[in-house]
Amino acid sequence: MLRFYNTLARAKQPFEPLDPLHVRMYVCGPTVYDFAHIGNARPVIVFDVLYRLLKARYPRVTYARNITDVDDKIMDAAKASGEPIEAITKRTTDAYHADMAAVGALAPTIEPRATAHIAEMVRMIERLVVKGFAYAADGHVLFNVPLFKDYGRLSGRNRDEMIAGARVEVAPYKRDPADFVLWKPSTSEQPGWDSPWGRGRPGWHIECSAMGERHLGITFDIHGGGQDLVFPHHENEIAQSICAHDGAPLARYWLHNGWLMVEGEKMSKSLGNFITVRDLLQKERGEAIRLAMLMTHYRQPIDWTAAGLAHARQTLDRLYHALRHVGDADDEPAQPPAAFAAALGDDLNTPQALTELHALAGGANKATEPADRRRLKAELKAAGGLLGLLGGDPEAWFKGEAGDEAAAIEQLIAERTAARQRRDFSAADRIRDELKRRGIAIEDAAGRTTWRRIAS
RNA sequence: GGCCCGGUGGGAGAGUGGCUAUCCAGCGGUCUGCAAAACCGUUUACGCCGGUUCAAUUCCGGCCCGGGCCUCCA
Repeated sequence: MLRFYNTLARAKQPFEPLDPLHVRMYVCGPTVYDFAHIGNARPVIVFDVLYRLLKARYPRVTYARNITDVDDKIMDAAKASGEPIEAITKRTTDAYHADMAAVGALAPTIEPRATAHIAEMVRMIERLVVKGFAYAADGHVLFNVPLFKDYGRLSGRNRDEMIAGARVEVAPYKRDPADFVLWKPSTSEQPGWDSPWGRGRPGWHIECSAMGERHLGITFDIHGGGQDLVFPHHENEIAQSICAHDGAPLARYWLHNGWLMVEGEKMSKSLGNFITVRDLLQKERGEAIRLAMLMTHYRQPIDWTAAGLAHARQTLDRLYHALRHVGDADDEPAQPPAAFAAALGDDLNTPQALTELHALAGGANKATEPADRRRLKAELKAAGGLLGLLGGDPEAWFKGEAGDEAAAIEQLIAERTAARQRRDFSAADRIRDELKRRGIAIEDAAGRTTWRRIAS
């Protein structure tokens, strides 16, 4: 039994898919105008764990994550650099794919692009106009919020509060201050598509409604995204879709990941603490970045720090060490232990699941019976796999891409072993110090000497 | 101003109406030529003030502090 915290209910609820044979999930993806930053990676990693968990429990899972490739920020970037929009979105999308793969995220089942679904969006807007929920005004098409009685239910707001708190000037063509744009006009230089309301481009929210409908159906199981999207983006998606679908719900479970801070401060370009995944991958392996993200529960705010990342790397050292310790045990199929599965199934409690992973590692380090070693090895890999961790070869984790250097290291270790055998410990220690200078730590265990790279 | 979320031991971070996770660091051991790693043991908690209760870190109320959102930032 899986349980998730549903923002719509503000409570944990048992997960019951509409169709137990086919679970459907939608997660808001990136606007492709710049490299993904570490905050962008959080929902990707969190919902990747959810995807893996669902795939383990249900025969079929369709996971859609969109690419927003039409947006004013992209237009601004093109204007600033002179690079064509298509070049920016292509390049940024490719980088996004590479970076997310590097942190261990599986590709979603479908990755719909907004520009490939303009027709679906126009049709949905037309339906909203025909049903009377939307109106054209001054080249725009707007959704008339007061006509949707449940507006504000997801975010826990009411319309009066929102108007009272509004900081932004209300456009004169709006019938109601809360109305939002479905379609807006484009100038001849701006990207645009022909529509019944003239040449224009879609508002931000409509793409998710249209692409969700197209790929997942009228009502699907899970909709995910960052907490900051609850209002207005998801609220607006709900309004559009429900009104276009005669009252049918959009998604049954709404999951939102918490915000990310950097060294205690909000991440922003002006503060100079803006961290891209790409930069991070220069000095740290993707698996450690991924684990650092999963050490905090997904709904909690996370403070992204160098110390936290180092802790994650150290934890992987421990886990891979345990795996290496039982490395010679035969492979056998296994399920993750019940306590691990229960932790993950309880609203994706990854910190609790990691506790169970540590328990398995401790067990593996102590195990002597071949049957225990086989079981612990298999369980460690099965549990790690659900988190998208420990899929690598332990030797590769410790030694990295050693190449030619490995032979030289092995040679020095052999010399040291020989020195130790003739009890020339000062020579042995000299070699150990030399290796340490080169960033290599050695460990004498069970009559064999192994080595690993240490942080330089 | 409105709405929402959070404040747990030296650090990270779960969780629970009583039996006080886990990891890192520290301290003491075992092992080792010495280390390292591993293993064993161990010290330090639940923002403040009230209330409910036999019992509250956990429930309720108030306060303080931090963070987020308020029309296109994951």
